[in-house]
Amino acid sequence: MAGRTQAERSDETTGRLVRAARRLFGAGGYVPTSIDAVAAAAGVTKGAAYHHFGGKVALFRAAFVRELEEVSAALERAAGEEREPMAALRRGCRTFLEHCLDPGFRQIVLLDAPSVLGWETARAIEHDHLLRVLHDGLRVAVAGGQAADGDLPVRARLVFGALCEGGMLLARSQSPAADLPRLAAEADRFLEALRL
Amino acid sequence: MAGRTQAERSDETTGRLVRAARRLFGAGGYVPTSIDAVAAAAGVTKGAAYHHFGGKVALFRAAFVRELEEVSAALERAAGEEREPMAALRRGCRTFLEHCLDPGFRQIVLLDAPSVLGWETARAIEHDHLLRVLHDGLRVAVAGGQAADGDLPVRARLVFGALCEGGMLLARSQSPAADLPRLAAEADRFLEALRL
DNA sequence: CCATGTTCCATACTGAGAGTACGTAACTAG
DNA sequence: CTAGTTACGTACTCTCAGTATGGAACATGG
Repeated sequence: MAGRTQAERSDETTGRLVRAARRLFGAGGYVPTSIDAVAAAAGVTKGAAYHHFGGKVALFRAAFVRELEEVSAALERAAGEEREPMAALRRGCRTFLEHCLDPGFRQIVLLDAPSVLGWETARAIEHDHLLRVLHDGLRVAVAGGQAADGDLPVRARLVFGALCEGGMLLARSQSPAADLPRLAAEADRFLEALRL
Repeated sequence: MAGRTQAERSDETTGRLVRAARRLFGAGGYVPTSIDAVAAAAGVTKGAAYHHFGGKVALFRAAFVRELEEVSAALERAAGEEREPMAALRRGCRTFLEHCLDPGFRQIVLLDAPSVLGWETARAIEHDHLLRVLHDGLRVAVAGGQAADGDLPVRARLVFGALCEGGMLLARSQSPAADLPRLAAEADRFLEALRL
């Protein structure tokens, strides 16, 4: 492992740490998962973790951001396949619900993030990823005359809250695949409320 | 303090502990608040806390339940003042949002409970208090022919999720009193989606 | 009212884990 | 090649959840 540049060493180590953090925090939750365990899973020691990250919270935050980047990309991809703004919204919501089937995503993003990072911080980060996608979708729908005008930031948050709860509900189901349509139907009903 | 019965001693101590837990957990969050601190604030020691409660989680749970009991009573009181089912629903939602102005309620019920107790457990407890009130309200509206039929448990959860997010949003505002009407207006728009 | 058992609670301890101090190895700049 | 910087491991400290144990307050059968 000689002859690597410092940047390469750092990227390698931080990458391994964040991947391990996503796995362990996602599987076991924030509190029961120790820094030592994450470091060991990444093949390094606590010293490396504390060198690259400020502490346990900062490591969790990095894992949280990675989760958001992935789901946001998936949402934009799915919504981009629809022509109609309202259809894109529905499609995005459905994709989000499907994404909630991943236990790691639920644990990190829906369950622990607000408590660990604080609600303000968690939502501020999400504002750059998840919420931005949703907000853009609503704006397009309003601009296209398909949705009623109103307080879009507030509306986006309410929809987001409903979706998060729906995602948790879906995950709890014995047959998520069977319940997804029913859930999506109720969600669509609320989206219909926005139609002009 | 002599001459008291055992039940009186226990009630006194558990009452003091739960009150202290609500104050400290509500102000500082679950993790940074130590059992010793709660016990000290209650005027007892850790031993008393561990005698009456299984552990830190159980103590938090007791505080959580107290919060729910209070808000549920407030909701039923407010909703009971309205004759029309849909008006009662709107009234209940607004009351819930107002309740979210209490930082302790937000911290314990909205922020920490799902993470500390687990989502399933938290919602199961809420099912006996908060969610029950909301669910009943929806059922009455549907039975009275004022709201569309559908999957009521799912619908109640979606509304609940939206309300929680709205409550946090409201609390973050600089002038909550001014923002409450705007938030309530967006919430009402979604409730309108249920009208036949 | 006395003896014995039970409930309640304080004090002293143990263990786990977050965070820190410091030493050393790997890279970089001159 | 050397001085300096960055990356990381090791060995601590310190806080805190949980446990063990003893004793005080109360209960109960005689």
